[in-house]
Formats: sequence, structure tokens, C-alpha cells
Amino acid sequence: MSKQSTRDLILDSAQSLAQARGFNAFSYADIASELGVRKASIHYHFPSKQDLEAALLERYRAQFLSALDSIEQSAGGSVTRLKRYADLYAGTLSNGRICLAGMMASDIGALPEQLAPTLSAFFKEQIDWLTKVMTQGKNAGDLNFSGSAQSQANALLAALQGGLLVANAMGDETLFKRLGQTLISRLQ
Amino acid sequence: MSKQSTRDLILDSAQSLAQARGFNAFSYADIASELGVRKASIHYHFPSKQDLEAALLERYRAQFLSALDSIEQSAGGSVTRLKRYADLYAGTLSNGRICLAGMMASDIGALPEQLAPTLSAFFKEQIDWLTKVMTQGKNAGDLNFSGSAQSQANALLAALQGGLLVANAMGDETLFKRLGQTLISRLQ
DNA sequence: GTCTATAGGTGGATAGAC
DNA sequence: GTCTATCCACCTATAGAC
Repeated sequence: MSKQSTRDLILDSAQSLAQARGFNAFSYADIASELGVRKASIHYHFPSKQDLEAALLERYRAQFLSALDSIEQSAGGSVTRLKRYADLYAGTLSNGRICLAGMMASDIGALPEQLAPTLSAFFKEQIDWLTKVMTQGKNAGDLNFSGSAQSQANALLAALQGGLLVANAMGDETLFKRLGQTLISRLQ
Repeated sequence: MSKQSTRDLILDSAQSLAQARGFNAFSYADIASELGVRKASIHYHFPSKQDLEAALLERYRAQFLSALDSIEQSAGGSVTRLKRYADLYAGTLSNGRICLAGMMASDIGALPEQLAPTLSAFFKEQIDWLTKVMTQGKNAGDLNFSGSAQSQANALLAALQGGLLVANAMGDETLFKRLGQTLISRLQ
């Protein structure tokens, strides 16, 4: 059980709050009371909220890319990989949370412009990874779809992000699980 | 050119701001400066921000339902109706805005609980309408899909909502237009 | 209905002691 | 690194004159 640094604890708390409420609906005071420290301590690690937001996104992006690597190195064909990809999203849905990137996308109009390129890169990486899986799956005969692999990748990413949004708003987690099955079964 | 009441002007301004920034990232002061009135005047029409938010959602819901009626009464088969439905979403994307309901869904964790049932009803109405169009289209031979009409309706709603989010975050309006084509063409 | 003025609270952020 | 103390800007909301 390695000790987590205060910095990491702050990021964990902030991420949970951001995924549940949005980037403009949590404060340093929220994090401080959750961790039992003072606001000034958080400002020591992240001088401005923009610094915190940027660190949140970077960490989430790195974790997500790492998860994609893990999926690629595990056994299973394209269908299994897509299922495991959808499960990454389903995992965020518990406790009324959605994907951090999806939340940031919805808040993009109220966030510092400097964050937009990284968020855009995040989505591009997701689409590129999905496009690769789609292409491999089609070539191997595991997947069957018409149109380009990239347009299928776009559609899957959009459906998963929107599915989190709608399922969370309707308080119906099973809606998202059924959606994942629908999306993947029609690619077979 | 009928005069718009101050109340309607307030709702217009608030809706535009909410769709662009989110419900927790615009203020009475923003609306006041946009309309050239004082904050207190807005409080006269909408005593609390919760009142304003509720009115925004109700009006959006009524307008959307009216648009669905209009689509139903116009000529054209199921494919045309789905295309016109997707166009309702595409229309919001200009000027960095997304669907008001999608934005409210992302902010649901930071909004008064009283709004959740109405938002949930909004999404249910969308799904029911799409399910009806899907069913009619399949029976008429216009549409072709496996699985239930309702799961296809869920998937289409989710993909459109998520598509707005991703396209807006990536600053790529054409991504959404291509998505709409992909989603509908694979139902034929 | 709209205004001026203001209350009461919370936001992010900084200075400086320990 | 964490704390106390504080600043100032902004938020929602209300009272009361016009």
C-alpha cells in the first residue's frame, strides 16, 4: 500500500468532483473539505485552477492511453477489444459520473482556451485507436460494416459519450449497458 | 415583426449562454449586459436561477416537441424524417453551442434535483418518437435493422448527443454532419 | 416593470508565519 | 508543505424608489 502524495489525492478528489458536477461546479473549498486540508495547500500544488484542470486532463489522457495499450496486449479479437473499450466508459458511470473528457467537452465554452488542443488530441487518439481496431477486425473477418472504419469509429465514440450523458441523466445505468451491446453487435 | 417580451428576450439570451457555456457558467449579470437591463429586472421575471433554468428547459422541450410534430406532418418517409431529426441537432452546433438538454444532462450533478424529472421526460420523449419512426420505417420497408426499434432509438439519440459534444470540442462541424449520414445510412 | 443600492455568501488567489 | 489570515471580484438575491 504505497502512500499517495497530497498532489495525487487532490487530483483524485478533483477528478471525482469534475466528473460528477462539471469543471465549473466544484471549488478548492470542496476538495479541501474532502481531504481535510486548507485551500492554500491546494494552491501550493496547483497555483491556479487552470493548472489543476490541465493536470486532470493530462493524467486522464495518460491513464486512458495506458488502458488502450492494455486492451491491445491482452488476448481476444476485435469484438472483445471493443467490448472492453465500452467497459472503460461503463466504469465511470457509477456514482453519477461521466467521462472526464466528455464533461470537459461540454464545459469547453467556459474553460481556458489552452485546454482545447489537449482535449481535441484526446478525442483524436480515441478515434485513431478505434479506427485501427475496426480496420483490423474487418480484415480479419471479425467485424462487418459498410463505410469507412473511421466513420464507424467516430460513431462509436459519439454514441458512448452521449450514452453516458443520457443514461446518467435518466438515472438508468442499464440503458448504457444495453447500448454497448447494441453498438457492438451491429458491427459483427 | 411582433415585439418580444422582456421575459422572452431573457430566455433567449439565457439559452444561448447555457448552450455555449453550461448552466453554471453564466450569470444574471451576463444576461443583463447582453440585453441592456439591470440584474434586478431579470429577478422580477425569474426570482431565482432555478426558476430560470426550469423555464429554459420547459420552453426547449415544448419547442422540440413542436418540431417533431412538424416533421411528422411533412411529406417524406422514415429516412427523410430521421434526416430532419438529425438536422435539429446540427442547427444548434453553430457558434459553439450544443443541445440544451445535452448540456443540462452534463450539468445534472450540479443542478437542483427538481429539474431531473423533466430532463428525463425530455429524453424519454425523444426515444419514444424515434422508436415510433423506426418501427414505422421497418414495417414500411424504408428502414432495415436488427434488434428492437427502441434500442436503435437509444443508439441514435446517444450518438447525436455525443456527436455534438465531440464535434464541438474538436471544432469540427463537418464531423457531426458526416456522423449523421453514417448513422442514418446504416439503418437503410 | 425597471431602476439603484446593497446585503450575504462564495469564488480563486496571495502573503507570510511555522 | 501546510497553515492562518486576508483580498477582491463575482455570485444570487432582496428592499424600496420611481
